[in-house]
Amino acid sequence: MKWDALEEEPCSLARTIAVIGDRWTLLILRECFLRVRRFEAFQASLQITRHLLSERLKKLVRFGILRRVPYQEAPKRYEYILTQKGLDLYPVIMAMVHWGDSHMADERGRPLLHEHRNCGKLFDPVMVCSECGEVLRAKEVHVHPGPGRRAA
Amino acid sequence: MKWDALEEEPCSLARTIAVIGDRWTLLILRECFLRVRRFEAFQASLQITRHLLSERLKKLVRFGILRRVPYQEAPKRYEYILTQKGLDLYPVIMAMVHWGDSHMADERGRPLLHEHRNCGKLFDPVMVCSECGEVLRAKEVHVHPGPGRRAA
DNA sequence: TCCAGTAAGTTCCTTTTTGAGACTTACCGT
DNA sequence: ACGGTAAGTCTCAAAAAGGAACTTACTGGA
Repeated sequence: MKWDALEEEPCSLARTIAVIGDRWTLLILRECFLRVRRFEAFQASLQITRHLLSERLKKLVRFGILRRVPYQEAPKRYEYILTQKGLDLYPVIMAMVHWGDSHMADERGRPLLHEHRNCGKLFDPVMVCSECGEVLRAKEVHVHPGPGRRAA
Repeated sequence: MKWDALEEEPCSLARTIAVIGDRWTLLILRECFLRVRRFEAFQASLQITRHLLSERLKKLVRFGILRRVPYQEAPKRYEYILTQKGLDLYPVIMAMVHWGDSHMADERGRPLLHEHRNCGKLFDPVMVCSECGEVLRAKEVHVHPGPGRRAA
C-alpha cells in the first residue's frame, strides 16, 4: 500500500495516518507546538536531515497543516506556522504525550509538565464523550457504519 | 536518528512515536480495537505483507501492547490481544479518527459513527483538562520542564 | 571590492526499510 | 496420500531515509 492509497481509504484513521503517520512529521509538529517556526531551527532541534525536513514541510503545507509565510524580503525567507487544521492536531499530540508519560517514563519521571492556564493546575489530558462528558473507554463505544463508508 | 534512539529521548512524544509512530503499527492497532486478533485476519483486512505484519506484531508484543495467546494446540496457534497498555492507546486512535473526520472526510461524510453506550448517543471525542474539565486548547497550555528532562 | 557568515534549500550517493510473492511447518479431514 | 488451513519465513527488487557537500541570495565588515 502506498501513501496516496491510504488517503483514499474509507477510514478516518487511515486518512490521518496518510498525513501525519510518520516519525518525522509528528516530531516536526511537536516543534511547531513548541513555537518553532524556521527551517534552521527545526533542523537543529530535531537532527533531521535537511533533505527530509524540506520534504516533510512541503507535505505539511500541501495538506494545509502549516502555512509558509515570508518573514523577510531580500533574501526572501519563510517560516512555517500552524493553521487551524494544524492546531486541531493538538489532541492527537497530547494523547500521545500522555500515553508516553504513563507507559514509557523512566525512573526520573516526566520530561515535561503541562499547566492549564485557565485553572492554574498541572493536568493530564482526558478524553471524554462530547454528549455526556464521561471518560471514554474502548469497551463502552460501539461503532456503526456511517454515510462515507464505501461498500466492501 | 534511529528508532532505538527515539526511545531514549527525554520526550514522551518521541517515546510514543518509537512504539506506534509508523503507518502499519497504527493500522494494526485499529484492527485490534475492531476485535481482529489473528494473523490471517490482519493480513486479509490490511493488505500488509506477511513479512511486515510478522515484524510489527513482534514489536507490539515486545513493547507490551499486545499479548500473544495460544488459542489452539496441535498445531499451536496464537492470537494477539490488547493489553491494558494497548487499550490505553484508545485516546490516541480516537483523536486521530476525529481529526480525520473533521478535516479529511469526503462529501459523503464520515466512514464510521461512534455511539457511547453509557449515554446512547453518537458522539465526538473531546479532550479536557483532568483538573477543571474544560476543553483543552494549545494556547492555554503552558509547558514546564519536569523531573525527567535531561540537561541539554 | 572581496570575504565570511547566514538561512533555506537541493543534489548525490549509500544504507535501511518496504513490498511482492513464493516457500515452510505442522497439523486436519477425506 | 492429498488438498486445505494458519502462521510464519525467505529472497530479491523497489522505495525511502541518512549523510554530507553544494547552491543561491543576500548582509555586514575589512
